[in-house]
Amino acid sequence: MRTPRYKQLHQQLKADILIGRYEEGNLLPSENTLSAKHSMTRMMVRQALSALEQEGYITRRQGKGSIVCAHQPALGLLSFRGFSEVVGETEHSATSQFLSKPQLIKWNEGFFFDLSENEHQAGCIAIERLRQVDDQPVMLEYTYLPNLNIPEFCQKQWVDSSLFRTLYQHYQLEITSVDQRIRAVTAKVKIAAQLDLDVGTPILHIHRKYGTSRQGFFVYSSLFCNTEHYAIGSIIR
Amino acid sequence: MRTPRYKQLHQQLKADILIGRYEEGNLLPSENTLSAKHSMTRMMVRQALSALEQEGYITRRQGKGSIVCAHQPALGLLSFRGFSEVVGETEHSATSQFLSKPQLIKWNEGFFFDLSENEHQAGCIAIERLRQVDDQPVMLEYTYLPNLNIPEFCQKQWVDSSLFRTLYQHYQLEITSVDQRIRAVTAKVKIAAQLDLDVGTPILHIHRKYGTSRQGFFVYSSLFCNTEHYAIGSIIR
DNA sequence: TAAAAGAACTTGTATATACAAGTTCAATTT
DNA sequence: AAATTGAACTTGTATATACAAGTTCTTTTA
Repeated sequence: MRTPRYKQLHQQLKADILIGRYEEGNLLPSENTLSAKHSMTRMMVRQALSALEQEGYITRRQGKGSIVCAHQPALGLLSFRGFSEVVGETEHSATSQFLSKPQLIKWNEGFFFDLSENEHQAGCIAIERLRQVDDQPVMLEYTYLPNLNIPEFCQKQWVDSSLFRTLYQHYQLEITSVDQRIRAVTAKVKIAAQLDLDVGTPILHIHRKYGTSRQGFFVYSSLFCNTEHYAIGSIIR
Repeated sequence: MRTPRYKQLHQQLKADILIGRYEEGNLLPSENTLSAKHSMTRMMVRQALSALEQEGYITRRQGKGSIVCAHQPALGLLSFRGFSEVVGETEHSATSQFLSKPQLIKWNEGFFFDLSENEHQAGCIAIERLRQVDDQPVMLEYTYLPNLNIPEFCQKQWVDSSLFRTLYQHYQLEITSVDQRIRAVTAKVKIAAQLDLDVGTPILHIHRKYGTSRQGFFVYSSLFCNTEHYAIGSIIR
């Protein structure tokens, strides 16, 4: 037996949700239906559903069924909200553009997180992105990933302008944890220019280290955020 | 049947871990042992253990057993790290003092999160704390909780100077989620004085809404952090 | 017509059992 | 003495079954 059947079902259901086969708000097939269709016990189906629930893909209601959730990005990090309407549900148009295409470089000396020998030798793929909300630049993001077992990453087509979705699509890499450090600093000349701010404006500086489903593979980010009009929001469960 | 037996076991094991009955790094009794001792199926024991694992109290290893983890605070939020040694494990002495004892007041007009009718009527318990690292003030924290079913809170003895541990001890309230907004702002006169900073220094301003194990009960915080020497760190799993 | 009861579904809790697979350590073999 | 084997433990995967409890909709009753 290679991978357990309930894990297969879990993966399949997750994939189905992600491609929209089951729309959010709708019900998944009932446990009995799934158990019959895949000829496995209801207990095993429940194990698969529990995993989905834990990951936030579904919620379950006794007597009702398993309801597909609005899928939140990986860990609920990194969402923008207008500060004036802190709890408002107003949607903003968010776009993202490359300042430079992903390219293979050497790791910077004195990188902001410690690197393993493996990572250091592999070299670094650097990505510079500028994120805009309502056509205003609000976030400058430098992302670095080790060139380890992600063949031809720089040539790959990006999925939804999302690094994480791209990594999942092409390499089945999922983000499983985040370790971050947040500071308030003043915008220096270069950053201020990119974010269209006066030099000296207070901005957020965030260092992030993302853990993934692949042991020892991490993604690193350095973010500069203008929070004059939009706060950085995150929901953690 | 009031509360399911596996949930009872789950709560009991959790309590045992928290009071140190099972030390971190040690093994829990095996599933068969627990199943015999509590006369329930191994499957039910496994449900209890799965919940513990999900909450981060134990990890499980096939063939080995269930290992008690070093218990991380609720959601891994809010830890300080010296910025110069971003990944360093150096410990800092953290202390916390009240600027004013918890007191019952009216909710502020234009509170930073929307309040339910219930919360608004109940009134607000306000807490002002100043947190110091290595005897330097680094964080000013205003906490507000509705005076809902937490009788005599203002008279209660605090546990480990921790609001959350206090709420758990006296009312079995656990923090289950956090919704936060982070901005970089400049220190105004009053805040600057409290944090021993020059007016205009960039600081973090964080609004938080904590969800709890009790439906509809939330804790609100407004934080001002000096991040010149210590960054706000968080690990999310 | 409106309320109550019931049938048919859903997920939740629970028992009993079996074997697979990883870990540990003692007993046996080389 | 060192390596191998094997027994006895651990957690992981799996089946089959039963009833409790919540939801929904239809049927019956008042």
